[in-house]
Amino acid sequence: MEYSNFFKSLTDKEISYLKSISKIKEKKEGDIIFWEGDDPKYTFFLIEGVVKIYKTSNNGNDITLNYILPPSFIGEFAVIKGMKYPISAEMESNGRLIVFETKGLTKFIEKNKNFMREIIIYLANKIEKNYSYCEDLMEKNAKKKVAKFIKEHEDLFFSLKHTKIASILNITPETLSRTLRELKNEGLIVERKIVKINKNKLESLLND
Amino acid sequence: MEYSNFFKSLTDKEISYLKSISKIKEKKEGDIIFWEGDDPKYTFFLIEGVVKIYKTSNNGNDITLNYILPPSFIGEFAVIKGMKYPISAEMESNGRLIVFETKGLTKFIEKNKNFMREIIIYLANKIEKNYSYCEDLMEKNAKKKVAKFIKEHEDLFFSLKHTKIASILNITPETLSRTLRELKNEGLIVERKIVKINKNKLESLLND
DNA sequence: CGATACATTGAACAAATTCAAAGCTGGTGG
DNA sequence: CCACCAGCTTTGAATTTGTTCAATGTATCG
Repeated sequence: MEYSNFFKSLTDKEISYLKSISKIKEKKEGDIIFWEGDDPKYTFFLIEGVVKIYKTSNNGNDITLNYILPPSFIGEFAVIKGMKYPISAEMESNGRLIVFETKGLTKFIEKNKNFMREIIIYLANKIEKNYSYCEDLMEKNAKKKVAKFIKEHEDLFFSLKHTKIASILNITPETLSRTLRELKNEGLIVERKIVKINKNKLESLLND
Repeated sequence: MEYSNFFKSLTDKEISYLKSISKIKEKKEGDIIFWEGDDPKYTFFLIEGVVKIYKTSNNGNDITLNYILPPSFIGEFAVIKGMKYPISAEMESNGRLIVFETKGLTKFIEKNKNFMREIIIYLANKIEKNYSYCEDLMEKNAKKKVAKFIKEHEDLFFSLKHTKIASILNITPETLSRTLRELKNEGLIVERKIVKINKNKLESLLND
């Protein structure tokens, strides 16, 4: 809610300018934020929920390229480059966005050196996150892939549907299901009434 | 060679400052640019050749996270964040780098708004490239993966060794070899004395 | 002429996908 | 309150695809 939590280098006056060129919007699972090909007239900043970035291939299959967790801009690179979004973005869960008018935002960045610095660091962070996401993608072993996801995103593991998790991991729901069964059989995940996680065993699987 | 080709927003004076805090270095295939864990005392800018970004997993296997083509910084995000490099970088071919003293460079960026703007756009570009690289990673079908690589990097396809290409694509050399044979059999690649590419068929494979 | 590094091939194997079917679960309407 | 439907999840069997490992080819460079 509080813009100042996300944009730390800004003065009250600057924050209130940002508020004047933006709105907070509630979104539901499945809502589209933008489609591939849209003009970046608006710039989106995720403050709550999970967003999937994807491309639709020629045969109609969606390929998940990334998923975004708050706080984060969505598709900021297209905004900066002034190009149409080359990707689509969809809510994977309910959530909230700040929707900026791109024109006002870019004008603001242009004028404000502190904010430029903040943006540079923000972009560097994003690049780092993308590398670590790539690292996860490169893992071909489904068991490790799932274990990693649970370790890094315990909250999402419990809140997202299995189909969504599978899509994030680029595996089939069937594989996810079978993998979870294995993890349970091996005691990496304990299922009572409630599913629990055995962090030690998880850790040691990832360390071999 | 000419710094002004890479850093377009800068004046002659600024360029000569950059020259004063950097050196151009020749590199050979296999040379390490930095290791995971190194301090980013120097900042590297690739002007010729191909660089592989990778992590070494606990069991000793290298996982290629990205490959970098000139002109581009290498591991700039760690420099900006002031963290140790979380990845390693290695030359996949002979090439040339500009090696900056990080301190001088960051001081310069800090002072120069035009350059900050240039850096922001540069970082946005990098993020975009990383997405498209992810898209390639996501392709699980080796035939399409190789076809895409040939289409997008015809030059690299002819200049890099097959082991290097395989490592970039995260497949085994054996799979690459078999895949190329298939592509030849199917006429997507024509081999006379010289290997040629049938762009139409390549294109239509990617379009299904 | 080796020698060394790179490339290809074959066979066995491992792992995920596909497709079809069956199980669950939560919500709706009678 | 029960019956039924829709959406998700799980299971099984067959199949596909890439990997592994070992062996054989091939080329280039002293």
